[in-house]
Amino acid sequence: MPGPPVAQDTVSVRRRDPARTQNEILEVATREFAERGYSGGRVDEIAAQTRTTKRMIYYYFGGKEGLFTAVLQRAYGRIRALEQQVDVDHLDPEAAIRRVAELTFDHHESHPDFIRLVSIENTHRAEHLKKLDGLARLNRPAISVLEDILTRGYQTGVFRRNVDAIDLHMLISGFCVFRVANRYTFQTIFGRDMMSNRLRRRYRQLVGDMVVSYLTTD
Amino acid sequence: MPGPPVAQDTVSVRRRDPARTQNEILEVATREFAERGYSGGRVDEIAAQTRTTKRMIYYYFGGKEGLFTAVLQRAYGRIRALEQQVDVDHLDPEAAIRRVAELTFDHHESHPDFIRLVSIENTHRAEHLKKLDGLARLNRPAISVLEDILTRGYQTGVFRRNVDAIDLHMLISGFCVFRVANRYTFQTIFGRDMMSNRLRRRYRQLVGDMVVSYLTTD
Amino acid sequence: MPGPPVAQDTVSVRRRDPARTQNEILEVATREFAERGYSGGRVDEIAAQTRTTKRMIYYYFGGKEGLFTAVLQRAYGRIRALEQQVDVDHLDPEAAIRRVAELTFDHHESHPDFIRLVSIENTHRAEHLKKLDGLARLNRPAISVLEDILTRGYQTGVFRRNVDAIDLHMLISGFCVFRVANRYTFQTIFGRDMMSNRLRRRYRQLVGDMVVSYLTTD
Amino acid sequence: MPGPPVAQDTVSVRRRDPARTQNEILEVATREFAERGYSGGRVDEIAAQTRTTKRMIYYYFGGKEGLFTAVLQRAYGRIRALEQQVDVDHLDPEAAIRRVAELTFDHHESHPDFIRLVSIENTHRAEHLKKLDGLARLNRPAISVLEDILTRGYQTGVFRRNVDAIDLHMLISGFCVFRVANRYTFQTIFGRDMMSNRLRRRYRQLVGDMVVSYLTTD
DNA sequence: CATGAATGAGTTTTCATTCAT
DNA sequence: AATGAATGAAAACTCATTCAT
Repeated sequence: MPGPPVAQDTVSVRRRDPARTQNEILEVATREFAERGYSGGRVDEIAAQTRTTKRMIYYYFGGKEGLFTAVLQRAYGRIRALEQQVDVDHLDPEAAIRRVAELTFDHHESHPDFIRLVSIENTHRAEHLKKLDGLARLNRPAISVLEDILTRGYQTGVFRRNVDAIDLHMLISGFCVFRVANRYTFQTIFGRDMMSNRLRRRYRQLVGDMVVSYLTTD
Repeated sequence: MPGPPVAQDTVSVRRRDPARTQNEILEVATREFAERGYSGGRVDEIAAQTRTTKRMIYYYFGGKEGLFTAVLQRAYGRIRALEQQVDVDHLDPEAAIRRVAELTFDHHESHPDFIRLVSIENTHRAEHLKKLDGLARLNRPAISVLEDILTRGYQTGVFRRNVDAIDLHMLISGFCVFRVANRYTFQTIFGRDMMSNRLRRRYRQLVGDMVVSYLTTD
Repeated sequence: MPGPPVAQDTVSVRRRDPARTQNEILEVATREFAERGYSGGRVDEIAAQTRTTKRMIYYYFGGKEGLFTAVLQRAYGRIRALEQQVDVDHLDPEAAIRRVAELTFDHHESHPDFIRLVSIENTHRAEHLKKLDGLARLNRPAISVLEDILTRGYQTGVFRRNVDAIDLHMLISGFCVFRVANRYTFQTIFGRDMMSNRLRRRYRQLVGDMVVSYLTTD
Repeated sequence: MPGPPVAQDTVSVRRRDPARTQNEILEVATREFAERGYSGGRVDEIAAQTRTTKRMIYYYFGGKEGLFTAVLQRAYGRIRALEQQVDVDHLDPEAAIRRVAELTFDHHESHPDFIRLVSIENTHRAEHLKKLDGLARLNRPAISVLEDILTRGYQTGVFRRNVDAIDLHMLISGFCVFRVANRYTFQTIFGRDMMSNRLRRRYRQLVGDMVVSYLTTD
């Protein structure tokens, strides 16, 4: 692990790179807050897991609240970037909506920390997220993707039920988020781990079936 | 402090009624923890809103953790009592499942504190709920109600898709819980309050439609 | 566990025997205080290990301090009773003093709780023991036994050094008490357990040798 | 303590001198714990007697237990330093062992707080001391000094009894520690203050006589 | 005599934040 | 830009003791 020449490198990298320092803090803070919640998260603990000191947290983020807000901003920014990559124009409406459902499913599957942060922020009535108008308040691209699909579906006649795009988003997210966010109490009560490997394929299929059934029925 | 005759009753009950004391503590604690989370909840604050003192919280519940666990136990006990009152045997399968969806919807609608506690407990990976095997680990009656409906639906042929009762429960709960639990971030991002009075009827209809569509499609 | 006839017996023994109740409290309290010290001992803990309740401790002993004092009184009373049984008149002075040393050794060996209480009480500058004039302040019989032996030893000429009986008591007790009382720090520092079975005989011999050497030398 | 110009020094040193801060805490804590025991000692009280705050105790020592452990470490470190200064090589074996006995006597005489701490720690079964392997578990130098003296004594023939160095240490310490540690109960029972000025010389002589008698007898 | 409930005052511990360098 | 030291306010928890029945 050590080795003479690397040491110097470590030192040179360690200092004077504000963006890097901030990023490291955010990374650690994301883990800490996702793990223990906003109230349960410890500034000391975050600082201890960083190469910098506590003072830097205050220097860059103003305090615990600013740090948590920045963590949320970063987390939402990342999923937004992912959403923008969704491309289902080449698929027919039914395949497209199924694809969106599965992508949502996959995304929540692979970002449990994000879901945890969202749960936590809801516990706080979104008081931190509300401050982030620039990024977050913009209508999320996910909705316009859904609108496109719906429009196409009605045109081709495969979708027979008139559905609002945001409601459709609720339907998909509701299932996918519930599976991740309520995993632990659900398992405790029903003895079933909704996130188990064994069941993943089944639930991925289910969410697509559910939304297609809903849209194609009247 | 007292008043002539009624006061006496109040005073005499005021002390030496352990069940009442415990219940009062639990009531206040439920509000506090639902509002501020486990870490954010304050034992002092709970005690202050009670006729007893902080000491009694430790006397009866051992500490903050024991109190939170007792709050969960009580909360789960209550919904279970409600669930047991569901009677849909007289309805045809489609009407029955729609009724269950609507009752679930109504229940989450009217118990946001319970949903908050569940979110919070999931944040803690259900570590407190796990200790409550007696009550909570029992298979919830909701599932057998669903099983009955499914069986009847297959027999009459209205339900064409083969669905697991627990999965069906996920489908219903996912939507209803999402609407309550993620209300705040959802509103911040999409500008829509899923819990608004204006939309309640629409979503109550939606959850029934969704589940019926799903079950009656193949 | 239940069983009709036994229950009655348990009940009848459990109640209405003040001396027995007090004794039970003292027994438990002795263990608790010897184990955790006066400050570290818990009234709650003592009550919990008793068939009676905390209230009885206050009823019979007035409080924690009174209880501790009573524990000391009982403990000192017991060793005094033991001391009074020492009979070395039939032994020649050297054998007699060796016998007293060995009896002291044996006594401390078999009453570590008493030694612990004495250490604890010294930590408190004997403030509780001081209140017990009746029993404790009386010159302890151990001294007169020693005086007799010394007198005989000088008469027969075997004891050549003029020694005060209390000093002689110090010499014997110093060694025997140290071995029990300082066992733990001694073992931690020197790696030797002065109380081990292996070494008991050796130290029992040593204390006799030491005191005889001292008395027979000039 | 100092003179004029130093005053400024006192002020400037007041802050940002961790070693000094820690030392001051340890000094006060030593008094408090020696006086009232571990359970009886109060963190608040210690902080109040310091220029710093209670918070610093937790900052530097982690908690009450860490502080007590640090107090023990410091106390043992000090006596060890003293022991290492003992130089009896120039004295003949008998004079040397008498000198060691007297130095031990003097040391315990002048460090009653240390003896109290040791008693207290034994009450706790040395649980704190055990954690301090580095310093404490090393064989104490006192033993090698004794071994040297014994070896010389056997060579010159003045010591006729074969004695283990650690046992010899027990003999000396037993008497010296007993005199300090059991002073209060001893005085209460026998009416004699073993620590009185009047008797100091006598007991200092006695411990030397005792050990010499023992070693020179067979 | 007996007992579960209750309590005030303390006691340890924690935490976000700021200071001096 | 960075850092170890420092801190006040608050939070959890404890304990001997008393009360009402």
